[in-house]
This record gives sequence, C-alpha cells and structure tokens, in this order.
Amino acid sequence: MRTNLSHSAKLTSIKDIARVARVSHSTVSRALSNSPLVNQKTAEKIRRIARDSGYRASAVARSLVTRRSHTIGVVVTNIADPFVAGVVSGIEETAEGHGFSVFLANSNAEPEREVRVVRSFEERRVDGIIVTASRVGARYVPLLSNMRVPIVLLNNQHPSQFAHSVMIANIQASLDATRHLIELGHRRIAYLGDRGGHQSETERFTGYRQALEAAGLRLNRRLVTQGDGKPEAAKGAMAHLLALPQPPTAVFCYNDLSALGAIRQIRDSGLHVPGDISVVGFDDLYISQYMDPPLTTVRQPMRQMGCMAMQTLLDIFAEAESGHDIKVPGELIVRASTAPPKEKS
Amino acid sequence: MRTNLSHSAKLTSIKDIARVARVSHSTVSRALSNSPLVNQKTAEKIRRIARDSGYRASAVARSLVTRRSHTIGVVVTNIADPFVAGVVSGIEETAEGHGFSVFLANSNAEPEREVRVVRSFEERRVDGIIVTASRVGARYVPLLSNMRVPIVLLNNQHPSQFAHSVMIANIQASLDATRHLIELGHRRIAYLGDRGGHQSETERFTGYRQALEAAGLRLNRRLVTQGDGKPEAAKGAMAHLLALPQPPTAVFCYNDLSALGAIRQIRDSGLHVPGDISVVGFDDLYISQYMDPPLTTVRQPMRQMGCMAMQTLLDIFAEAESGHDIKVPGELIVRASTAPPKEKS
DNA sequence: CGCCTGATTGCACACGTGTGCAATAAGCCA
DNA sequence: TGGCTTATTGCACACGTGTGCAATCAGGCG
Repeated sequence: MRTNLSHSAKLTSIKDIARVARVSHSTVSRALSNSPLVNQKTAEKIRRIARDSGYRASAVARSLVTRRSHTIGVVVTNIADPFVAGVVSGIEETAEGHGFSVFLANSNAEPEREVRVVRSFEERRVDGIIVTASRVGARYVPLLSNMRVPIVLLNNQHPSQFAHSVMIANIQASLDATRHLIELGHRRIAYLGDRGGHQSETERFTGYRQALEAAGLRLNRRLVTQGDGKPEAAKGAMAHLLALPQPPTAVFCYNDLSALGAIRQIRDSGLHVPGDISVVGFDDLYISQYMDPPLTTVRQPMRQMGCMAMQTLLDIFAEAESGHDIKVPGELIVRASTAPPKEKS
Repeated sequence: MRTNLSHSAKLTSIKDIARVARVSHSTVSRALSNSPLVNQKTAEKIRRIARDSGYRASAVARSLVTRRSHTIGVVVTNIADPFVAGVVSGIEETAEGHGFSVFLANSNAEPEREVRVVRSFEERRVDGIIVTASRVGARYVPLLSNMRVPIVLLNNQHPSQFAHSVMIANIQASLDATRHLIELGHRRIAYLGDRGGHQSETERFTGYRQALEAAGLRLNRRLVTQGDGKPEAAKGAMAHLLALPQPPTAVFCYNDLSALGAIRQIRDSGLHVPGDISVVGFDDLYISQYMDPPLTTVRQPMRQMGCMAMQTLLDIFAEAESGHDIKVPGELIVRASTAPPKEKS
C-alpha cells in the first residue's frame, strides 16, 4: 500500500495561502520573505498558515522572475574517480552553505558529451559552471567564448582567457617530491608519467626535471616512461624500468594509482619498497595511507580546491571581480615508501 | 581580458525569435518542438534563426508550465565514498540518457541536513528523489509520508511502505562468502562488522550466521567483533581477534575498507594473508583488485544499482507502476586473500 | 459561386513568484 | 479640522514557455 498521490495533485501555492489569509498574493510573498513592508501580525498569521499547509515555495517560478536560479553545474570526467569525488564534495559543501544546489554531470571524457552537458546546463539557467579535470582543452574555446555564465576550470587542460581557474601547483609540488628523493641520497630517479598528455602531466614532468637540474643531475631519458594513470599500465611501465641495465633506485609517479601499480610490480619482481626502490605518488588518495607500505605522496587538497572553485563563483556573483586564477600548493606527505638508497650510486 | 557580459545581459527568448521571423511566439514554440501544426518552410526558417542566434530554451520556464522539471535529486551520505560514487555514476548515466538532470547533495549522515536537503529538492520541484545509504531510517517516515514526489531508497536503512527500494541481497551474498571460507576448510571464522548498526550490517551478519548453521558450525560470540567500516577501527578489532587464545583462521569483513585494515593488522602481527589467515571483504572497490594480496570479496554492481534506481523512477513517471522493491544479487569474486587453513582445527 | 475541409497561425490564458507604483488608512502636528 | 507623513495593502505587470480555441486562408467539390 503505497502513498502515490500521483504528480497531478496540485501543490499549494502562494495564492492558496492568500485566499485563506484573506490577503493578496503579494502580501504573502512579502511575508514569506520577511519583508518589513508587511504588518507583523498578519505576517505571522501567514507564516503559520504556510507552515501548517506544508507549503514549499517553487524555486522554479522564483528563478524565472529573479533571473537567478541559485544553481550551478558541475561537469566531471567521471565521478567515480576519487580525486573528482573529493573535489565535488568540496564544491557541494560550500554551495549548500550558500543556498546553491548543484547539478552533476559526467562527461566520460567524451568531448561531444561534454558539450551536450554544458548546453543542458545553459538551458537549466545555471548561474555558473565548474569543469573538473577535462581533457577537452582547445576544443572548448569556441564553446566558452560565447558562454553566458561564468565558468571555472579546475585542474584543466588549458585554462584560457575565457574562464577562471583553480589549479594545483604541479611544478612546485613535483619539484618538492623529487627533491625529497634527492635529499635521501637517490641519484637514479625515474619518472612514471601519463601518456594522456594532460597539462598536469607536462607540468609534473617539468617539476621533476627542474629538481634534477637544481641538484646538478643529468636527465636520463631512459628513466622516463609512461603509463595511463591506472595501476595496470603503471605495472607494465615499471617492469620496463626494472629491466634496464641500471634500474632506478627511486620512482616519482604521476599519481597514486600509478604508484600502486608500480609497487605491485616491484613486489612481483622480488624487490622491496622502500628497501630496494623508493616510490612517490601524487594525489594522496584516501587509501594511500593504508597502502603497504604507506605511500609517500603529494597531497592535493581536493575538498579545499572544490571549495575554492565554488567560492570563486560566489565572488563573481557578488561582483567582487578580482584575479581568479588560483594556484593551490601541494603538500608533500612523507610516509614509509621512501628511504635512502641501499647502495651509493 | 575576460568576456564578462555580466548576468544582466538578457538572453534571446522565444519572443525575440518571433519578432525576427514575423510570427507569433506560439508558432516559434511549436516549430522548436517539431510540432506538425506548423508549416514546414516557416518551421525551418524559425529553427535556422534560433540556431544562428544561439538560442537556448529556458528549462525553467518550461518546467513552470509543464509541471515537469525533468530533474531528479540524489541525496548521498558522502560522495567521496567509493561505493556511493559508483552508484551516482550509474544514476547519472541513465538519467542523462533520458533527458534528466540530476541534483546532487551530501547529507554527511547528519539527519537534520538530510531533511534540509530533501526540502530543498522539493522546492526545486524535482520529479523524483533517490536516497543512497542513509542511516536516517525511522526518522524518515514522517518526512516521506507526505512526500509529493516518488522516492527510491538504495541500500537504505528501512525501506518503508512509503518508498520504493533497490537493495543488495546482503544475506545471500554474505552466506555465499562465508560458505566459500567453509568450503576451503575453515572452522574458526570470525565476523568483523560495523557497529554503526545499519540494516546492511544486520543482514550481513545474518548471512554469516546462516552459513555457519547450514554447515553445522556453532556461532562463537568471541569471534564476532565490530569496527566502524573504516580501516583504522578494523585494525583494532582485528588485533582483538588475534589476541584470542584461539584466534580465527579466517575473517569475513563488513566491507573492503575493513578488510584493508584487518590485513594490515595481520601483517603488523607478523602473520600472512592468506597463509595464516584468510580475509574476505564486501563491495569490490576499484582498488581491491590491486590490494596485496588481491582481495576476495563480494561485488556489488554499484553502477548497475544506480541504473536500476533511476530506471525505477522512470517507470513510475511513465505510470508503469509495478513492484519496485528490487533485490540485486551480489557476486563472490575469489582472489588471493583466501586459501585453505594451514592446520586442521 | 457557395460551402466544406484541412492547414496554418494568432490570441489569450496559464504556470507561481517578485516588485514598482498607487491607493488607502491611520496617526501626528499645527 | 486640514494637511502631511508613515504604515500597510493591493493592482498590475513581468519572467519565458506551452496550449486550447478561434480565426484566417487556400483549395477542392458540388
């Protein structure tokens, strides 16, 4: 036995309340928004009626007249990606705190779907859009250039002149991570990247390279290899590194999932982490602290980055137009997957 | 130099197009919805103008008059939970495929926030609501009983008469998992639960108990312990089990994260998995296949469950009112964390 | 030529809320 | 008592789209 007062049952509106309270709907509207323009007594009476009748104001109608939907759209490559989920969590948190609701849409990294989703957001009349970790990049420009709502890109391909952005400081963070390995005494340090060719990838490699340079180490191209950001491919790439005549004593990985795959390959080859090889990741996923050994990695403040992206939109809504190209510093978290090398090289 | 034609720039509406095309707005409306009531030639002309002017229909205005927003609300405890993220991914997938947009909101497992969020969804005039993994349970009844939109509960506390539901078949799946251990030859099998007291918890314990019964094994209360669904607490619980005079030879864990903590504790105690102790999880998170050793666990088809929940709503919208209390079977995935016990007990 | 049919279009209203402006009432002061 | 100020309320329109109904027009047929 289910309560199924099918959708046709018309909800109580502001006019219904007006009829009961014997006032005009204008007065009800004002009373419910606590306008000082309405008599205190009648206002209370109206609010009581509204409460008793289970009235729910229609945000739809309100949006139509105020031209503000108090709604934002978030387009992500894949919500199942833990980094993305963390970011969205932060976005939703501050959005809810400011009376905004968030539309979520996956793009599955398919450009045409991404475009379709953005179009749908425009029709929904969202007040702003946040795009996370998209690979669309340049294809976006025509779409963005005649965008009618502010857009914030988060860790995106090519933050352009048309949009605001929040990005992790990839270069500096990677530099720190690599320097950590150098300071431990490592000299043959490999880089296990992501052949996807994101901007993040390029930047993280740059940080790696700069750290080597600063320490007077030569960049060895044979120690640079590519996975695809997932454990399986990283395993293969790691196997390749281990097969070198002079294998590395440490690996800096594009992300934690790659590090996970690398560690498994190292184990499978009968070697130990960090005894034989040190491993550093990037992201600091929730599980990284529980990996075996606990992973040394660069923490991306995912939630915080989501908050900042949303805050950027809120600032724009409030006309507080300031520089909105934020670089968020990463934080090196040293755990047990790194140690000094066994042998001097 | 940013394009910031602030929000006041009024968008082109159906009326603007009508003016250009020298017809009434009604005709434009019909042309854009491919109504056969409009002349083919003028229809094409109108559509061309719409395309050239970058017209975007207002879903807000349309929702107001059609009383259908083509929108659903999804309330989750925490989007950063990988199970939840998988479910949401499935929901969004089928929603997008049917022209629906999804509002996402976290409840953080705070009942009052959950209620606030549902209220907000009502104001947004969503066509339906999906609630995932809520612990609110009984407190929900008053909220649900005068709900005006259909609601689907997914792996929820107490699927009530007021709502439809999609649930994993906890009892059967847990029974399968435990039987797997029994068939391997284990006799002292522990249960590492979640003291949170979800319905899932109770059911998974029931499956464990039934498997023991069916095999003629006595339920040993000392082998039943509680964590909180996260690795840290599971570590503690596992330490407790290992300290028993007769420690178990196998552990069935409430979820994969608990299993992760259990494995770490077993390692820290100088024992091996599965050599000394076998471990089974529940969920089959993405990382579980990459754990060391790869985890034997019960796969919850997260995406598929999300799809089913959304499909249930779609059925209800289409008036196809059939029994909507779906039990989804779990699938036991046997990997390397389980093996026959060393010693006969 | 007049009537009927079908195609095409516009009028007018509706959806639920917000708000500028005028209208009314009440209170105050000279 | 008359005029002014202030508090309170309602009228009327707007937001952008959908749709029932009437109106108009063209064409065909008797």
